Parts: sequence; structure tokens; C-alpha cells
Amino acid sequence: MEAYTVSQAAERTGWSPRMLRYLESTGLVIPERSASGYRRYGEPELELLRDLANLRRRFEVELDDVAFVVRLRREPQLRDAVERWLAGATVPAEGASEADWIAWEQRKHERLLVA
Amino acid sequence: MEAYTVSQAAERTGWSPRMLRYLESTGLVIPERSASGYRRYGEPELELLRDLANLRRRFEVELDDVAFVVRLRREPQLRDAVERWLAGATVPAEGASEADWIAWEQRKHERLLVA
DNA sequence: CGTACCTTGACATGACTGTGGTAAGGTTCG
DNA sequence: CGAACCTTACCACAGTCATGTCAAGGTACG
Repeated sequence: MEAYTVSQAAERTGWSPRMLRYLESTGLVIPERSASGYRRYGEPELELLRDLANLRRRFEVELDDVAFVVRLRREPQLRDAVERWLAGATVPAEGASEADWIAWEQRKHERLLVA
Repeated sequence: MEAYTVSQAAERTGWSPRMLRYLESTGLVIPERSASGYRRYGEPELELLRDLANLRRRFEVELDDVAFVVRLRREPQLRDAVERWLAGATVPAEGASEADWIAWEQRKHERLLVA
């Protein structure tokens, strides 16, 4: 069974040991622990770490951006709330005219498609 | 059709005019403009602004986080890359059962994010 | 025409992110 | 045993976020 220490994982992924510990603290990549408390990175974790570095480099994504997506996944209520916000789910007030609804629909598209 | 200036919109949403301009710069809530360049907020924008404030207060979400989700919407390649990363991020631990691995495979294809 | 808005741009600041150190102490292994 | 790792817990620092304020000039309207 392959398991690497924090320094070995760092060598193999391009991250520093310091950053590996930081990534764990943010919840992005959490390795197993040995009986005496040493971090043990397996091949799947190395892959995650490499992919994370690529993601950051290729798209200029911040770590906390990715961390937020992880959070979205763990908190369905939050995800739903964000989805509703994105969809502009809040509709015109009661008693709104037909014209209001049409304008809202048009703006909804406009908002979401802005370049 | 109702349209409010930045100060009027601020009064009605609890944001400051400064923040309304900031929110526009981040791409979160972009109002129309009058011929002479004044921002014009309609009722749908006010609603978006109120909901955004609620989102932040209720879930302690940063503007940055919401902006990133908007970005995911606009950049399908990025969204796909993040989804792929996430699918690996929850890989079962080492002693995982066969059932865990099957569930993980299924989750890979799950629709994780705002569609 | 004056006043009260609006515009952009700049400077300031506290909190947090990302990253590197360093210190004090525990673990592994030749 | 001793060297070379590991652990957590701090200090430091540039950069960004979120927010306010202020300045110089344009617009709306009684």
C-alpha cells in the first residue's frame, strides 16, 4: 500500500509541505493519518493535489473559490439558496402587471448572459 | 417603468451606494444605464440585492464566493474542470467497502453544481 | 441658475488568504 | 543513540476583499 509523508507528497506534486498542511486546514485535501499522527498521502490524494494545482494555473482560480464549491456540496440548503439567487427566482411583487413580468423575464436573460 | 437611482436603490435594499457600485464591478448585480450614464435599478435588481444580502447574512457567504458561482455559469470549461475535481475529491477512504466505491462512481455523474 | 444628485477615480483600512519561516517537542530507523 | 524526519503553534508579510470617504466634474430639475 503506497502512502507518502507530507514531504514526499510535496515532492511529487509540486506543492510545499507548508501548503499541504494549509490545504488540509481548508478542507480541500485531507489525508489519512498514521497511528502516531503523521499525514499519509495515497495516490488518489496526489492526483487531487496535482489537479488542484492545474486548475489554479489554468483558470486562475483561488483556493477559497474551490473551497466554496466543496462547501456548496456539503450544504444543500446553501446550494439551493445560491441556485435560487442565480435564477433570479424572486419574482415581481404581487399585483405586478403583465408588462412587469415580461420585463423581468427579459432582464433575467440579460443578467445571466452578460459577458 | 420604475427605475431607481443608485441612492434610491441603496435606501430600498440596505446596501450603501458605494457597495452597489462595487457589486456592479464584480458582476453580481449590473443595472441598466440612462442615456447620460446614470445607473437605473428596477424592481428585479432590488430583489436580487435584497436576496444577496440575505444570503450573506444567513450563510456567512462572501461576495467573492457568489461571484465565483456566477463565473462557473459563464465558463462551462471551468465548471466541468471543477466538477471533475470534486468527483475525485470525495473518493472513499482506504478501507472503504465495495458499496462505497459504487456510490462514489455514481456521484461522479451527479449534477453537483448549479446547472 | 443653484442645489442636489450622479459619474469615475483615488486613497485608506481592517480582515482575511496564501505563503514562508521558526521553535519546541514527538517518531522512525540505521 | 542520533540524524532526519514528523507534529502543532506561532510570527510575518504581500495581496486581495469589502467598505468608507473624498475630489473633480457632469446631469436633473424646480
